[in-house]
Amino acid sequence: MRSYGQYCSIARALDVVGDRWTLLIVRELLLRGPCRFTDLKNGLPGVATNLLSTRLKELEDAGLISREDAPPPVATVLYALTDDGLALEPVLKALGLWGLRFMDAERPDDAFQARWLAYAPAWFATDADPDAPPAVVQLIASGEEAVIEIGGGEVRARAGRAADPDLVLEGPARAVLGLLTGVIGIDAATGIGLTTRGRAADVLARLRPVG
Amino acid sequence: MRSYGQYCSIARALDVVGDRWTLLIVRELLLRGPCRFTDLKNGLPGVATNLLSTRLKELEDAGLISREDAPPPVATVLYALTDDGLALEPVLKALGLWGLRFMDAERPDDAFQARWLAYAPAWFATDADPDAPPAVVQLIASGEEAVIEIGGGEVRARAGRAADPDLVLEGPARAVLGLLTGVIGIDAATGIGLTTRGRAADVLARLRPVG
DNA sequence: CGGTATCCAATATGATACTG
DNA sequence: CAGTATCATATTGGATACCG
Repeated sequence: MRSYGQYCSIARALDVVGDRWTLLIVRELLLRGPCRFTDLKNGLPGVATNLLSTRLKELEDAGLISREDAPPPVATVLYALTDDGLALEPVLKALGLWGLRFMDAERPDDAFQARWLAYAPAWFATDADPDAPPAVVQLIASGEEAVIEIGGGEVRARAGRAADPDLVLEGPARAVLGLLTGVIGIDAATGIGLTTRGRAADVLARLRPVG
Repeated sequence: MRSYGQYCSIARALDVVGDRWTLLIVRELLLRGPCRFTDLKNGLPGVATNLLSTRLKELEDAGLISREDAPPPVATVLYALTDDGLALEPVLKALGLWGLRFMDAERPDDAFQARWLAYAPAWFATDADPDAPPAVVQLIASGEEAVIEIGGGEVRARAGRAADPDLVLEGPARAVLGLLTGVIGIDAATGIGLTTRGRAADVLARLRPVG
């Protein structure tokens, strides 16, 4: 990307991460941790391999990521965020929080991944009742599965299945994510296809959307 | 910009504001308030008029800005941020804070404006001694002038001159801004050309960089 | 002042093939 | 698997001219 040529920290930041795909690559590295080229490609549906390759070089030159030779079992290169790259987390959080307002439009051919299901509640909701015992919620949205644990004032999340969840939320991504991030209420979520198994009222009352 | 086609709030946000120039247009509207096409053009050195025009239409379609007919004295269209547009302020703050790390490279042909001098201390520094009487600091960097007032726990800023400042900081933008945002110390700033008039130690001790 | 219109250059996309 | 390479096409951006 050509530089904006402005001595302003916002313009400077955009000189580095304003290119198409760049911030989404950082998102993947942030959500996955160090990972391989193919992992990144899978997490970025639609990106061309040559473009991904170019961007990774640019990010390395800018000092945002590093290439590490993985130890024997993997025996390949892992891309990882440096400290400067990790420092973008607040930017992605702010952007993602702002972007929630556009999540009501779920288009039929949108890609969707368990990882994106997981980060939303972890980043955009908190535990309003830190002293209550931890609660585990299984999320199933548009076929993708994630687990959140609410407890100690925080919400933690990961992709996958829980053995014995206190609550299961299942339905279209728009319903599950909308409910968890506070964009819509339980009635509206149910109206667009959410189903619950377990003590929904108790657990959901603890979730407080940030902002 | 073509959509990323991902049901993820970060990708959705970038679908709307990920285009080149878009966030800088929002920056200008945020720093200036409602303003005219020409004002935006002046605040965005390097932007082509057709591109600015296109972006303004896109931003209007996305609901981030509105076009208002200004009252008689001005008699033209004013562009203003809507609530959705104003809500981008945390994004720009996060991006600008992150971008400070690239401000040590000041290129000779960079554009620089008083407004960009003003927002940095206001956004990225706080008053560490809220109970002390307010202090007024005149900034002069690379020929651009701004005033900051430190008091009540906050730092406020505007472009222009102060009648009777407690301190005058003058020098290259890199020195003045670096000092105010905590990137460099007073000795380093002096070393690259900063001059001070007034009680520098007292006033600067009150400035605490955020983050 | 507030834009449109036009043209050229640069970049992105997408497909596919190829290599160690 | 982890890319690099190449090519065709589409879209975008930049510069400039122009106009009500």
